[in-house]
Amino acid sequence: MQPLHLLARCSTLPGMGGTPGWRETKKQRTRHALIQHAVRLFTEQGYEATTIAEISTAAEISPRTFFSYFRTKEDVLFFDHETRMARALAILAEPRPDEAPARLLRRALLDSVLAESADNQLAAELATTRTALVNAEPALQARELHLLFATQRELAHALHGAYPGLDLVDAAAAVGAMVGAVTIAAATARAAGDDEDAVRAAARHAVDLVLDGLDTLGRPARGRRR
Amino acid sequence: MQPLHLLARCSTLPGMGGTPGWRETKKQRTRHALIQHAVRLFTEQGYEATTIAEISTAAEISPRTFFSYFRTKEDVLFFDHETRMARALAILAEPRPDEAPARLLRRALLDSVLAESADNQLAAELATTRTALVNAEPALQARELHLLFATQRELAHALHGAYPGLDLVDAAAAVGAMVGAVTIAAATARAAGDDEDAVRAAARHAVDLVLDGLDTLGRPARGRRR
DNA sequence: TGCAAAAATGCAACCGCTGCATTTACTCGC
DNA sequence: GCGAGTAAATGCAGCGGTTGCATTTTTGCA
Repeated sequence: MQPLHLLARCSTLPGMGGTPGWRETKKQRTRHALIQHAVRLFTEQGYEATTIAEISTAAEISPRTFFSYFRTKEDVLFFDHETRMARALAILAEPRPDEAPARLLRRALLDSVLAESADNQLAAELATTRTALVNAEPALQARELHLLFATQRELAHALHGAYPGLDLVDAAAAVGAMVGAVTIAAATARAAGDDEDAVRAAARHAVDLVLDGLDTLGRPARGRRR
Repeated sequence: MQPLHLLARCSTLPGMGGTPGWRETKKQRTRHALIQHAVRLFTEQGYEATTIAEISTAAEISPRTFFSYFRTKEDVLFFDHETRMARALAILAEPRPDEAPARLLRRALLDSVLAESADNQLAAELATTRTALVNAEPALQARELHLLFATQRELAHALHGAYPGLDLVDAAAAVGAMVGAVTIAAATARAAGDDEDAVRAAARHAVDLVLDGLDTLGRPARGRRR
């Protein structure tokens, strides 16, 4: 059997000669169960203390089968990563008329990273829980940062694709700057005890800071937004 | 025995009632040997294919003792992380008169991250080799990104300490922006086939881009530096 | 030289992860 | 409805990183 994580959710789409019906819904069901039981066990007894065997038996599958759904134990928590990245890439693919690169980038970030995932019910439910877990566990943090890194390289290419006149490395620098600012600002705000609303505000503020240029930092600041 | 990586290099400093002489030099010797043999084996036969047993026997110690020198197999390659971070923090601790926050930050980054480690001979020798290894191995990339993340939070606090009027979260955003821009720009340049000099140039350019503000990207650009 | 602390070692075990072979479940054409 | 073929689930055995514990060796110092 070739692992499911390669097929992703292609098979849920109608059309395309793949096997439609019952098989897929069952797969989605167990996938769903794996995620929920994993998150529950992680929060109950800690990430490291929870074994794959426990998660699997809770979801009523064999431990071996776990690895048909997720490549690693960490990946269970990042199930919606591809979806979110796809949304950001989609936004980058359609710049508005006369929209400057940095503005498009800002819009893509705010819409995908910061927006509540209204369509994905599962992601919305587990959002805060997952944030807490990732923050607490170094291994999960490292995994998230690595995913984010790969994402940024893709975003850079997408931005370069939308503005062919924009140098690829410049696009990469822009993406890195904005994502980096948001990431560290949010983490710092969170560590300072801010609630999630304040964290989001800090992230938005960080984006605008990068747009204006850091040189404006120590100074009276010309027309700061919001 | 309490693990050595907690004591770090404190014991090499003179003074402080610790045991001075022969013991420490021997420890440094084996540590050195571990690093060099690890890098050699990694490049010869790949990171994953190299076992801790191989590294240990090459350095003439027991496999068990490896973990007294490094917490994980990955950490062997990041032996100079603390040194470099310390240098950046030291620079941030001493701003020049009338130096704006972003300028100090720029100086700290260029001096610590981009500067050749002239003092540390071992690090200079292995720099390029290590870069190649980290780029090739996802696990190493993740570890490096995590170290970098933790570093940025410390840098943010240092910057805030140097400019008490500067909001901590703003400082964090600034650090994240610059480090993020440098990281992704350098990675992209490297992936495009640039040599190390071009990569460094791209990194410096990224820093200046962030200083000016990303809003200047699509435009004719007022007075770009260098 | 002898003693106490530090370091190195050996041993056993846990767990994440993988490859391979086998069995079970499903889909589709007839 | 049934049989063939494919996808999925499973069992098993093993590797390797990592840790805790007990033991032995080495080192610094009185």
